[in-house]
Amino acid sequence: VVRSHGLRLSTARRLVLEALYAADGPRTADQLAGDMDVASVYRNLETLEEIGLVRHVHLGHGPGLYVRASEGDREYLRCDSCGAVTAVEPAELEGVRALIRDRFGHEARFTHFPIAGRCADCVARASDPH
Amino acid sequence: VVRSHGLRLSTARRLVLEALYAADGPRTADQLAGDMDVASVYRNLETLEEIGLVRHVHLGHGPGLYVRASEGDREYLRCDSCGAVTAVEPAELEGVRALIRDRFGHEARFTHFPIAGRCADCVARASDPH
DNA sequence: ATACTTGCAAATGATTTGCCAGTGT
DNA sequence: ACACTGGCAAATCATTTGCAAGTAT
Repeated sequence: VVRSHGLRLSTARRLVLEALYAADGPRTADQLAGDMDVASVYRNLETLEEIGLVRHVHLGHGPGLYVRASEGDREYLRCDSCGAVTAVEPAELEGVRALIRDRFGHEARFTHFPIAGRCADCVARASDPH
Repeated sequence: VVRSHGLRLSTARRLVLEALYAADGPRTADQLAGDMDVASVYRNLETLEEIGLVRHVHLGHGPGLYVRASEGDREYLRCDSCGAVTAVEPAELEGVRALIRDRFGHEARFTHFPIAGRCADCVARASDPH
């Protein structure tokens, strides 16, 4: 899957990939680094992103988060108040996508930037009598 | 509007505000700086954001973009292919918001992160016979 | 006069790049 | 062997912070 692009399956590369596939969610380059140099991690993530094995998301103001590209391009909802992140299958947003497509001709993707806003809990909390 | 928070209407502060209100769209801190120090610009933008006169958006991988908060909280659609940005009135996304609210209880806001994806032109271009 | 503000320089955090030694194939 | 890679240090970009001098009120 990797050598098909003239690339080597080096130790560092394998480690990054393994860490990413072992993770249950988005990870920062730092978290994936372990003992190896972050520069190498960034370099590898970039390479792996180019050959389509990895992608990254921006969920807030912090560092970028990396996820494996396989297993479906999950999309994200993020609460600006509590920071909670919900990952959903693309199918669950088909209706939303269709509405945006009809209205603006725009094919929406919430894989790179999340649907920001307030989650149910925080909305409730805000409108409750304190 | 400004002194009501114990703040002074200093020259720099006024200049930032003027530049922002003269602009027809989002601007980076650098662009707003003119001859003054960027640090001061960032400081002022932060202050102005706190008192609700300014807000900022992240439309891509570059620096943050600042806009005046008044005149409605416009929301953004952004094409990942050509970078085109479309600002729309919140009302235009009411249907989308309602759908997301019903499905996830999440009150969506596209004022800070845009609706990313592909604009109509780029979608057409991509599916056209080359 | 006093507290808020500024410019300037240095610090921080995230990510990138140059360079040369190391290693897959 | 040769080209792809890794570590390490330094560079870059965006943004923040410390500090002493400047200024609105």
